[in-house]
Amino acid sequence: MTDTARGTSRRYGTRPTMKDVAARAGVGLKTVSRVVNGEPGVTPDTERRVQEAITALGFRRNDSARILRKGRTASIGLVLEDLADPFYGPLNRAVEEVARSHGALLINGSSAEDPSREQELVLALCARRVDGLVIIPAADDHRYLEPEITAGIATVFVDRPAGRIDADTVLSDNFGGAQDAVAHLIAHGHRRIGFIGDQPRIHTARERLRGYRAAMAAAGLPVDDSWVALGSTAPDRVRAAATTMLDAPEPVTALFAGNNRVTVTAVRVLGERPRPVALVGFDDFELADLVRPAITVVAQDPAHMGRTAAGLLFRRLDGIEDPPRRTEIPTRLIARGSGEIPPAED
Amino acid sequence: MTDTARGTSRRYGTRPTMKDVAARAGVGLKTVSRVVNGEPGVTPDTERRVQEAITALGFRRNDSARILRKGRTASIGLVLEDLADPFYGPLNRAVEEVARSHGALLINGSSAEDPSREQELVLALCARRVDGLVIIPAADDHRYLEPEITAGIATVFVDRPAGRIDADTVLSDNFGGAQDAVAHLIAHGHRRIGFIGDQPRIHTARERLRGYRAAMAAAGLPVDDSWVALGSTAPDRVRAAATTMLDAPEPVTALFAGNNRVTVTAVRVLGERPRPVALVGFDDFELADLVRPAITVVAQDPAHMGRTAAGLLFRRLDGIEDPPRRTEIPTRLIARGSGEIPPAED
DNA sequence: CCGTTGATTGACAACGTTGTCTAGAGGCTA
DNA sequence: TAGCCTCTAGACAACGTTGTCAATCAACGG
Repeated sequence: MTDTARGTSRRYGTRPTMKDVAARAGVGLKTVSRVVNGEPGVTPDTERRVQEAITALGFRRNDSARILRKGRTASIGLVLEDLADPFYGPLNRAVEEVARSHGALLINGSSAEDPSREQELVLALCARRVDGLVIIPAADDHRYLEPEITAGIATVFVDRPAGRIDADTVLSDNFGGAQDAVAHLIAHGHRRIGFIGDQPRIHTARERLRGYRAAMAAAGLPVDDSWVALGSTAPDRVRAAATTMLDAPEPVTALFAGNNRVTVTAVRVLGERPRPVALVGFDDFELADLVRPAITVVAQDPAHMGRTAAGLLFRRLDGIEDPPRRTEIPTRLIARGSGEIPPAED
Repeated sequence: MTDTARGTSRRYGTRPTMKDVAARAGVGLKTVSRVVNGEPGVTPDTERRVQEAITALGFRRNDSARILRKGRTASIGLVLEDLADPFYGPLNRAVEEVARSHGALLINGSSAEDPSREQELVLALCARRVDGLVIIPAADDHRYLEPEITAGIATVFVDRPAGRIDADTVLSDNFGGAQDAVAHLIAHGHRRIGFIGDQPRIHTARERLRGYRAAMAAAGLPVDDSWVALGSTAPDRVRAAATTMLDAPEPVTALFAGNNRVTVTAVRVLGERPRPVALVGFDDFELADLVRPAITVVAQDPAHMGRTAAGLLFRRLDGIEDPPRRTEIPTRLIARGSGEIPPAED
């Protein structure tokens, strides 16, 4: 026991390697490798001896070395915008589920809506040689990814399209969903409808605005500039925008909220006002049905988006090389009441 | 160009290595390494040549090799129970934020409340040689982690304690929070209070039950067996439990919901009943203030828990070797109205 | 009894990086 | 000018694994 401590006892902070296991079991290195990986060509007796050594030493294969040797990491990266946003929970979960079913681990991080942080994170993942990436982009120029994609890292964009490169993309039907939402309000008698959305640099915000305008145009309704407010989704900003629209000389009689965060603030603002105002929100949220009035929404399906994206990714990893495709996941209007409030008489 | 394609052009699926960069720049391997890592001892001219070669080839350091060589992965693992549960969003985010500030990546996965899946996931992370682990345990025996901890993988448990091993732990004050919740109901005149909680094998469920009993005992109130229902948090089960308690000959006049999921279902059930019933929930949720009546809750602070856990973890990684410590994060009763409904007259 | 076959096993190189060590160039002092 | 020091640069081994290949051995057919 005085010679080499490894192979007999464990030192804190030092892990046994296959070499140690081999020494202890009195076999060759490659035999240990075979046992660890369940490869054939090992007699039951040898296998038992190796297994004993493994247990005795507390050996665990070092995947870093394995990855280096094999070239594949069996891990994929997920870059999203805010881990705390409820929209991403189911999406995250769906991606993880698919990854798991393919035996891959998920490495993730959030960009906090900051393009440079997105790039930093993505490149760190590439340096780790993840096999593929699912990205909810914060940036609008992804040419920095070109060398990585050329090098074989599969990449799928979700929720927003990639900027200046061609890649697989999974989006919600933002345009159609917004149209439905606004058409719903129009069908219930509204003529002056406000739209409060996210910053215009964000693709979804632009598409939803386009849907809003299309629905208004289809009904032959004019859109006053003061009815459209794009910008941060911070409560203050949303509150201010809503108040302005509702206190105008010719106030809007209904609001279309461009996303989750906006809807929640809108509900708060409307709850404080005496006169009921119709509201439809883009993106569903838990308890939307419990608020009074229950909130009518255009529901997205984040789990479906996640599954689709991860599916697309693993398709690529299996070597399928179609041209990049853009998938749109349909949205669904869920009428719960808040969209059916008729316009107040002037 | 007919000789070696590497070094001059890029082949799909093959990445340039430092060797290729060195060849192209006409320098030694180690010099490239120095430039890539910003080590001193390189003349500006040489550095420029190397940088040019790096850009031209689209080189990116292979972190797998680096990790193998250095022994540290600069990544930590986070194992939680359900990525889609809103409680874990802020926790996840907080852990990621701390990891990021330490230059580490976050690898995560969920156990789906399945002990064997937890173990599988944790060991996969150990094989990756993550530097540390933050675990929200699903299992109640963690001895399988002993060799890993001995080998130097720092480990912190969150939300629930580790089973049969001694390790750093960050918990909510489940007992105290539950006591506060029930005391609040008692203060508003309730004598018959039901408790609907999670499965008894889950530590938090047991602690909250203990708090419930303690508060009742402190007020000198008896607890009927039929007032306590522990089990799955699936809506059906919760609905059934609530209905039984409320339709009993001597019905409970208030409910204490053992977590988030239970509270939401309870709100639905109570909303369908003519006679108002008081309710306090453990764990806050978005929009709890918008439901009518607004829901009184005992709020946990998942972000605080995540920050604390990650902080503890990196403390260990910095080499501090105190005995394991157990930290309790206080809870806060947020009275919003639903807990102040007085008991109905019989 | 010998050559052949098949199964088991291990020696060795390689994956791409970094730490160590040494070589060489150039400048300084005595 | 010899001797020394500093600075830059590269050769080489090592990290722990897996793929390739060759060696050994028992069994078997002729």
